[in-house]
Amino acid sequence: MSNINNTKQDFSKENSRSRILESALQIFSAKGFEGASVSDIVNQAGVTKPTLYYFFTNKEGLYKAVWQENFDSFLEELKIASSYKPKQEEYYEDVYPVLCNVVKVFFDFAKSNQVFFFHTLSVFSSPDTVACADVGLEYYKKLYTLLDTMFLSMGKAHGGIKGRNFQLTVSFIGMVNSYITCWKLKGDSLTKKTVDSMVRQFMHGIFN
Amino acid sequence: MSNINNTKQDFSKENSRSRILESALQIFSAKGFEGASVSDIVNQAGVTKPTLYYFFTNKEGLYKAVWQENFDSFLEELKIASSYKPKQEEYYEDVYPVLCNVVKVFFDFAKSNQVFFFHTLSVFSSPDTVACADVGLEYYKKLYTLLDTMFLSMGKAHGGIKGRNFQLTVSFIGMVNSYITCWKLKGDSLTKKTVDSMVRQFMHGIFN
DNA sequence: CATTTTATGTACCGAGTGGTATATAAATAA
DNA sequence: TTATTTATATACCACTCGGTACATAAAATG
Repeated sequence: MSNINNTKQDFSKENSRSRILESALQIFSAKGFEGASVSDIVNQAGVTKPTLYYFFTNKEGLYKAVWQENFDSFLEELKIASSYKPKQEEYYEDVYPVLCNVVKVFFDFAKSNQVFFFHTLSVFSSPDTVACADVGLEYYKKLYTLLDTMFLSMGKAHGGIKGRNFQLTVSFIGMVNSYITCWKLKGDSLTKKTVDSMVRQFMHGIFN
Repeated sequence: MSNINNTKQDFSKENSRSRILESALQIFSAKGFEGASVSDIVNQAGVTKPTLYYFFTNKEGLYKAVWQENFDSFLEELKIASSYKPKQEEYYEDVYPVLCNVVKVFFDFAKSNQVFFFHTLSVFSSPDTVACADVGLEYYKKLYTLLDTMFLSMGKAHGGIKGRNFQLTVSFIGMVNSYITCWKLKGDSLTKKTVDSMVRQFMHGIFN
């Protein structure tokens, strides 16, 4: 069937499903799982409830799908960025560039998925008594494991790091998230320079 | 009126009000503002809804009261701990002990108000489109201002810090919260030694 | 004592919630 | 063409939500 006007409107096969996912992403992120209503989501997507329940088993299923759709690619990029090959003789080829890569992936993710990113932060701090917090917590475990592995392999080359991988993982993630929060609050930029400044502070403290 | 059995049961004046506040603290923290239901709160408190609405204007008013009741004292202690008098000639009397004091106040607050503490973290990361997030955000502004003032006065004595107070505020808070999260996840201890280790990492980086 | 204020329970409300029974249109397969 | 699968709408359900009208008990006040 010919598509005469080439506007955004495209009623091809998977269209309802993806429009629902897009609305869900926005509304879940903005209002939280409990604050978001299924009716709002279907209205914004321009469909009706049975359509939503045809594609997703229930509200929780939709929420899970949103995480999968938006967080998996982030983890994938992080996996690549965090692979470490020791080159101790050259500072700028060892720990430093790997951390920069990782920070960059975080910054890019936060920039292109801003609302969802802060939703994930919020979920991560929630106790597991909050409805559906377990969904996000599952993904955060993966993220932690990834960076923990990275610091573990760094520890094999650097005595100062060895054995402290988990602590470093946690404080690293904490600092990155702080920088991103700072950017949100002040409208600061998240440039290459910011990446560098963050990694330096993480590695050498506040007096550098 | 004589109180024959000296159990916890105490139906004196302000008792209903404070029991409601206690239940509200627990349930809001555990389920979030939207996830918490007024019915649950009154049931746990052993009162009925009109009693709750007699003391608090509405759900939001109750939520505000919970923050005021539990966060104000934290800010008060932080104000004291964060006051800085430069003694540059002696490392252990300058920036270092002040940061330790501040971290200790954070740790103590997190330990004695665990569930609520993580609720505050969660709220802080939420977008302001989340119901009642503004309540918590108001308090976080105060917290930021407090530490920002501290780093500002530190900057007057230390060139390496000068002009970066906001960035340091944000990353400091981020790191403290990370350590506390780490403690929650792993059951790590939050001892005097942990305080010291955190401050050192913040000041001198990861290789210390 | 009488009156007012403070505090609390019964019983209920309208609105909105997540979710579905059912019918049917459109596309695909036979 | 017919049968079947896929996708969507109408209309509804039971239930929970935050909140309240009203009566009244208890305490303080005169």
